[in-house]
Amino acid sequence: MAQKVRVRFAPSPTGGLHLGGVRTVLFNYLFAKKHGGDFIVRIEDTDQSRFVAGAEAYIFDCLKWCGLTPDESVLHGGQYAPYRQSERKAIYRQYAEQLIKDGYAYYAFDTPAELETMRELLKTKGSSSLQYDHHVRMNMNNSLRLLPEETQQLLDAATPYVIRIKISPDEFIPFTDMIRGDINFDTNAVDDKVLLKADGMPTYHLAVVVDDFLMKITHAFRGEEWLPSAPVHILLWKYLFGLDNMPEWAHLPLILKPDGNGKLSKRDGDRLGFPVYAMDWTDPVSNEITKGFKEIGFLPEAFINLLAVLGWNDGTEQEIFSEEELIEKFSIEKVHKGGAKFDFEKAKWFNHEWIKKLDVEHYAARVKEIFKSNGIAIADDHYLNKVMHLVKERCTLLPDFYTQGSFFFQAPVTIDTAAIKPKWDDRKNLFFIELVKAWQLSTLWESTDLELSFKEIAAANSLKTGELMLPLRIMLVGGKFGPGVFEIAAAIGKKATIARVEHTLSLIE
RNA sequence: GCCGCGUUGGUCAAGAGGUUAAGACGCCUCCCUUUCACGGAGGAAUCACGGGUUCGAGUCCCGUACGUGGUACCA
Repeated sequence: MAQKVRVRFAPSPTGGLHLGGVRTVLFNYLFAKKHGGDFIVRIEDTDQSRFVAGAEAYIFDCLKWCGLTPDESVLHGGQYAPYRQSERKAIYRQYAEQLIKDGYAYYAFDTPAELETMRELLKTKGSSSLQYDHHVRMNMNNSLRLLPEETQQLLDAATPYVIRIKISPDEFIPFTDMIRGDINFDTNAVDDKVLLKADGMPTYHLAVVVDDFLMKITHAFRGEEWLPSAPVHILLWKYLFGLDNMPEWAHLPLILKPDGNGKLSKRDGDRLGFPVYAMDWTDPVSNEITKGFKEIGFLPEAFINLLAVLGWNDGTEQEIFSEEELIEKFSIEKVHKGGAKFDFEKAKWFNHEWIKKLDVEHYAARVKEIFKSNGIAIADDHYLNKVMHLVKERCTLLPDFYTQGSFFFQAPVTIDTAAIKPKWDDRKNLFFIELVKAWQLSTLWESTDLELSFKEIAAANSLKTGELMLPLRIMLVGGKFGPGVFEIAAAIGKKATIARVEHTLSLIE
């Protein structure tokens, strides 16, 4: 690659940032970083009717959380600013006019009602296509059919118009996709797409080509849903800037619903009980909150990891990748062609793996917040670190630190005495009374000391330790879970241990 | 309807003409642990179908089916 690699993610600020969107960012980012290139974020806000307040800032928040920092964007600046298409409005018109001058585009004055009539007519005629194309354009109200003076008159009278690309029939548009190989499109199937809208804004088709050229984009990655309109973009490149300057294309596979069919959508997440957006998204109109991966307790490392391997695989058995490893190993050619169904169970497994190896110091603050929201204020950071080490391998989501570790900070609220009672008897009761006495006097409070004295007393009473450990556990943690009992006793200390044993003893009486 | 793209266990997937068709998630059994988890061992389960090409096809070609995307003055 002779030129410096430059890629872009070009979202529309219309709502929450979807899994698929983040993956598109990720693949762009990985490719750029691998090749020492730049990653640009361009805001494609050309549809004013779909603009949603706050969506743009939200997108950048998500990127920040994921650790995918743009080199250039509305937020990060750059020499190709502005990076918001609405602010580039004036730029696009000249290219549209240029196309008209060169005979590749034309003015169209058709009203929405007229377009509707055309489609109705096509439908009744049983036409296979309802498109505005070479079959119908000479029957429409446009500068191709009108006399030049008539067109000028309409223009002078400020008649609303759009500019459409003029697609010639019977041509083939070949191009190479980095993932899919050679693809050939028949122009007979492509319509005269609107390039410039009546409000003066460009459509995606014009804007993407113009901006990719102006911003010197070398590789353009986007979702597979764009494949059918690729010939329009290629034609635009040919007419405007030359095919030699066109970026290389890669159309990414879709992320599909886990069940049923179709693209994964926010609604599927709501329905099936898992997030689809990277972070919580609050709809500014309805105030409805849609849960995000961040908030339910995913680690960004895990989120990135699971997205990377959804539609990509390095050919080895490795599944856990750090961002550095992904940058090193990623290759666009190994991205799959087919869509992948999203599996939340596997997503959780990735998070579990990352939590097992998480840096306790780094996540202490977040975990502290989780405890706090559950009514436990943690003052001792050192103790928290210890607890996190003890329980992290049994946490799948960050809030599990609370469910798995709350008893380290406060006595269990509910105690599963039902699990003890059936096998309870006086001998066991006596054992625990004796144990409390012994521990009361003990000056040593390491888990090994506790285990030793526990076993000695059990042996002295001819009781099996196994039958006593479960009751002890339940006294200390409230249920049948958690790390080793003696480690727990050692951690919570003499006072709490004895208090909890005595409390449960009184409950069983 | 038309056009495009796709199709290896339930899911993610390795596989680039010759393999006993990897691995992971999930599920099941067992071991470890008298908790839960981790870890370990094992198990059930797959090349959509039909034709070719070839000595030989999951791999190449052609159909069919199915899926998916597009078919907007949305991106």
